[in-house]
Amino acid sequence: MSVNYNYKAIEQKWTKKWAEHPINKPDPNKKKYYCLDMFPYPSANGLHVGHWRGYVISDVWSRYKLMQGYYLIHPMGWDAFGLPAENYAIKMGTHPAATTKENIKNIKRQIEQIAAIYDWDMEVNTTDPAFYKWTQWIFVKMFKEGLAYEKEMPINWCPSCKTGLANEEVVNGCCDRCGAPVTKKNLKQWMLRITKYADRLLNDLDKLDWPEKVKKMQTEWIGKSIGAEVDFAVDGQDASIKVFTTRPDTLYGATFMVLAPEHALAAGLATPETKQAVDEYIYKTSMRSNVDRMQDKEKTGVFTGSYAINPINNAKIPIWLSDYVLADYGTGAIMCVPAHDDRDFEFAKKFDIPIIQVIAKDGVETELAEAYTQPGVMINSGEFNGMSSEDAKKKLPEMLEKRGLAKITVNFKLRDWVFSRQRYWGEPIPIVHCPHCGAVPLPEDQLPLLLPEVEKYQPTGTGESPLADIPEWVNTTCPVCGAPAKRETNTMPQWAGSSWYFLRYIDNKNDQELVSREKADQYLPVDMYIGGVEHAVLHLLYSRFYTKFLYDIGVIDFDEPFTKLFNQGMITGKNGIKMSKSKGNVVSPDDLVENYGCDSLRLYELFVGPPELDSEWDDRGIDGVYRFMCRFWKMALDNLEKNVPETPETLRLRNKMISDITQRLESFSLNTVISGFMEYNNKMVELTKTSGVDKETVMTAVRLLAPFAPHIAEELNELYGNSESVFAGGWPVCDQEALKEDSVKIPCQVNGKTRTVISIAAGSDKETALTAAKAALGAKLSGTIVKEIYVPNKIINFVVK
RNA sequence: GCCGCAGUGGCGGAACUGGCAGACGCGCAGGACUUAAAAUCCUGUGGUGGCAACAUCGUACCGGUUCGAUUCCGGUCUGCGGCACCA
Repeated sequence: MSVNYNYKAIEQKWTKKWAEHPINKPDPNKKKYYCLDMFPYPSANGLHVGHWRGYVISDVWSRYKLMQGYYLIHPMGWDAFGLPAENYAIKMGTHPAATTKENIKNIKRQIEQIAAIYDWDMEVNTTDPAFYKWTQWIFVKMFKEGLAYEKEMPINWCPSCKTGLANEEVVNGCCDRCGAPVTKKNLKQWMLRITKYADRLLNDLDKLDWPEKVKKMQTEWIGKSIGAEVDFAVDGQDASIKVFTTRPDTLYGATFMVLAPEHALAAGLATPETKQAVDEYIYKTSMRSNVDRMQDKEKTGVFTGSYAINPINNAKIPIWLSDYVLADYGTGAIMCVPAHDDRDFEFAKKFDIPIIQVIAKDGVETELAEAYTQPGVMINSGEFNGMSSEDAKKKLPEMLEKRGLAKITVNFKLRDWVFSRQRYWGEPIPIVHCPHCGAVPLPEDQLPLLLPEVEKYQPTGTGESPLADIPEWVNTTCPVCGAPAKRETNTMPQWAGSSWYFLRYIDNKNDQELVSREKADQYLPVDMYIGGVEHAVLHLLYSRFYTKFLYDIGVIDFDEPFTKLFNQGMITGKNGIKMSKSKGNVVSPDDLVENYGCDSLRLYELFVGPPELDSEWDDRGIDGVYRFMCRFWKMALDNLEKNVPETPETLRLRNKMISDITQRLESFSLNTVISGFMEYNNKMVELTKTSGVDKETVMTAVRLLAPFAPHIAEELNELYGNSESVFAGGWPVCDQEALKEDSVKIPCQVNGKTRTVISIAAGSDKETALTAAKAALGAKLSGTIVKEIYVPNKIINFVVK
């Protein structure tokens, strides 16, 4: 008998059945499991096979958890605000709201083809006023807690997107979105005080089950360093300059000081003789772009003409300006110890500044060809001579601190988050600027503040949002004093909604609260988060910050949003080239679903390579999994007809299969799960030709396959006479007893080379095994045996001379 | 420059704590079925030598530890990713 595997009919049938009888329902007796995908922004290009893979991975994991008896939370939504949606709408000459709606429709259709068990009742959309009401609410709360504040300062500006950017959005000096070089622009901005959470964001990484890579990226991004701030008086002026250093132990070796050209005191330090050169250098630096400055290898600088006094020994050291000192890190000024810092050494050599060694390997001063950056013994350091530099690192600042000359401090690379965008398609910032009361947040009962419908929403490029052009919207009254006032016209960045959306799914219709505390306690946090690594220091950092804030104000009772994180690799085109419309190498899942079926594509998405690595897509490989599906189908039907009893062989096969597949699935080795199915199917196909396979063993294979290929599994489950869904049947459990083998095959080696394989009783003692091996090897074992190695159930090796 | 990850047949990849390298699949070759083709099924498939059983080399490269190394250690090369004057 051979009935063809009609995937179309089967898949249609079960799509309908699942819609009528959901297989995942809330149940107070079940533990929850929250498996989350990074929600997509509804791009007009639709999904390609790479997006598909992420959703397949999370669906497989979800269905596995479902079969293990959890109540599953597996929602999906739309990250629909932001530049990509707006840029696309501008290009097409349409309104972002209209195109967004259109794109969501298309992508939702594509996502439904995956047959993932998303709970669409939980759907959220960041552009829905009922959703962004709460995005605004969080902002108001932050404002009231002093975490949102306004500041005028030079910020990263993308001239192409015509908007300010956060530090996290600048990659190698270019806009993360469009690749244009980023410039600086002085703008009054809304900022979020994420730096207040720097220590917690750093320390709490320890409790997360995340890839080390992502933790490391966040650690480096937060960039904590412990050191000291030391005051240097300016010689002959009533001023002092604070420097930050992580090497206070080298203080005696400071021979000059360098200020960032942007430093507030920079221009004032110039003498009549140096004024022209100093002004010129400051001006030149201000004109250079970040990219320029970063590519600079050769050090430049100018002497101000002024001197600073080293507080430890009253040495007079020259003050220079140089752009290798960053204005926005530390204090914007450094003390320079050329003997023990590579950059200072290079600078001192170039400008012929003295070099004083204060740490030496064995306490003996040597000629330095380069900076000595290792620890050692203090020299030329007054009372500290002879001390180890490690000790001096602690003692020296302590002594200075006592005298009021220094302060032990901590510095972070993390900067506060530039939170305003000069664009239309984002959440309006719910603030009113009143001439009497200043910046006033909208009362919570006036939220959401709706984004007005406008004709002209193109960015202006002037540093003002297009909303500034709508007087009837801008002009309002102050919520506090009632005087005429103006609305804030900037909008929030793309990341605002995505920083907390995962909290909203479980209570998405609540118009009283962001999320009810009861539901939050019951269903949160996220147990497994699946998505690409590209958000390591953006979305994943911002979400942690928001979660900690909402924890602090009592909205939720946990302070880390994502317990476990899995980063899936990218699917690329040929030669590892990223799929993109412009490269013309985008593979759409639509045709593949049509021609091979959803189940086959699901399997192939996983079979193509290890889920955590990038994989090149090759259409041809899908034939292989399709053939497997047909063979599996036929094998199952043949054995249904045969209806043979279980044998010791099939019993062991069944349990080995359960053990193997479960182990591989648990370790997220999904590509080898699929090859495992193929291996076991090949064995069952062979058995089918002879004694046959009992129904329980075939059904076990069907259950194991269910999370991967849900349609065919449901159909076979039904054909095998089960009236309940295969997902209600539970995950098969391995009987360890049945795994035990009576005999094992052991390779016999001579000098490490396998010469034959013997079959002996499992767990044989050494003598029995070696005797059997010697007999089997016969003449192949010649010479004097020097050593005999026997690893039970593994290997036998004779070393001969 | 610093820090990660990776390098295995024609290709994608497998090998759990060191124990038969190349599972599984693609592709290719030969065969069966067919008037023929497609589909399907069977057989073979790392290199070299041999009719063969078998031998020998082989996991980027050089060296080390070990009875035994794709796996551990040291060094080199290549590719990818992150950070990049952070004082």
